[in-house]
Amino acid sequence: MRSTASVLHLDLDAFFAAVEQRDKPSLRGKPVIVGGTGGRGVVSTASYEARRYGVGSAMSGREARARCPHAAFLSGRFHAYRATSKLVMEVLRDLSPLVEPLSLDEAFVDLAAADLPDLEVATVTEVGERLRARVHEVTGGLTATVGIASSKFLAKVASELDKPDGMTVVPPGTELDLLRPMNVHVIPGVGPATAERLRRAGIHTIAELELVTEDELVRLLGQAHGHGLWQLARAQDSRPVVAEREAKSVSVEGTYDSDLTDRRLMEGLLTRQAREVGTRLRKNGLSGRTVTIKVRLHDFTTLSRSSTLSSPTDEGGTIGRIARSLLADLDTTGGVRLLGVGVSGLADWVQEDLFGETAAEEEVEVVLPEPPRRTWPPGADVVHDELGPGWVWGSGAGVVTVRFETADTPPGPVRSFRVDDPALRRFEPPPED
DNA sequence: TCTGGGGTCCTAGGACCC
DNA sequence: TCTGGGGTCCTAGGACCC
Repeated sequence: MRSTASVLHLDLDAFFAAVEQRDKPSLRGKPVIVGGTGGRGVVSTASYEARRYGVGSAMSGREARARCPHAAFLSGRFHAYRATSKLVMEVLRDLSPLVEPLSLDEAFVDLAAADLPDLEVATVTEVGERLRARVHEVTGGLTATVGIASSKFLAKVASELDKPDGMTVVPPGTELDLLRPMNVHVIPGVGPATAERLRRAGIHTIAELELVTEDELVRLLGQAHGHGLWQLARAQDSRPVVAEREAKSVSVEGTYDSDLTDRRLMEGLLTRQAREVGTRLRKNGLSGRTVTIKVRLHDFTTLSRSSTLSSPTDEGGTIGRIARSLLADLDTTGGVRLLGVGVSGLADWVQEDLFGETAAEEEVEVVLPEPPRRTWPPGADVVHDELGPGWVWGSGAGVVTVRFETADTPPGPVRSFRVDDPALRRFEPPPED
């Protein structure tokens, strides 16, 4: 906690819905709901007109429709949201070089790093109002709510107080007066599970939380969470505003309108997701060592399986091969509603760029989860594509058919390629055994 | 047909090494 | 024959955030 109110938190009001209303005048003044369009979708953002009907974020589309059937339901235009977000972040960076985006519609700004005459309450209040006006201007009419206080925690709490299109400045020294009457759920990190544990311990307000010893909170919530909450209950928060935070993982997942039971289809979907993960890794110059799949069963139980390579990869083919072998270990007979693939353990460099071709070739070797040690049919041509090793199943008219096999799931999928398809990377003689 | 998608952080147990 | 700690890495699951 600082002695000045120099941390600013900005939150764009009903951001996705507001962008839609800005771009489509016929939606202005009407309930607009972004998300919740698919069979199993949930609401991403509801405009304030829709919130009056009790529609809120994370509500199922089904329920949102029941509550507000005349709303405009939109699936979302993320390019527009990203572009608008970028404009806002530029405005924030004009104010201070130290800007920490939390999502497309939220950021912290360190006013202590800004070029201001002082950090008095009157000064930062004026800065906040000017900022809100500027955001309104550059976004073509979107409104933002701002909180300014002596820490990230208080700034964020403050920005919740006067939504939408408002601002709250917490004068230094008054933090605990503001916090004490509040419910514990205003603390970031206190969700339903933590709130319930605290409730059972008779703790509802931050004033009550403040009376609990640190040891007791750690016993109740674990080391990290307990210690963190003990501090926040005292308005102790010295977390700095950090401009550049590196990605820790990249993932793609999808929920399907009806449960999947066909393993071949699941493998195909994982393969496609893995390719997408690889593309995004390469686009950001990243590669990672741990491949994780996520499987949500029909009854919503969620499983994950992961495998760590000896060196990082950014190749969709490698990621997909591992993803499929991880899936092979799971029982999915009851049906699967969600499948996902992710890569973590990221290194922010690309191995080929650093070590050249020799290292790249070596990487292909080590990256295989296990050496191809299958018994191919006598005389078969063995090929590699992004699915891994397979053997030529048939050919003719410039097309080869390949059957892919893995040790875990024989027989594998059959796919056709044009003979000049670069996806068929190399031909190898069959192994001797 | 209740319950998205993209993330972060934490915990606990086991393997392994010194 | 029985019994150590500490540290690190990996895996699986869970809470939480927007």
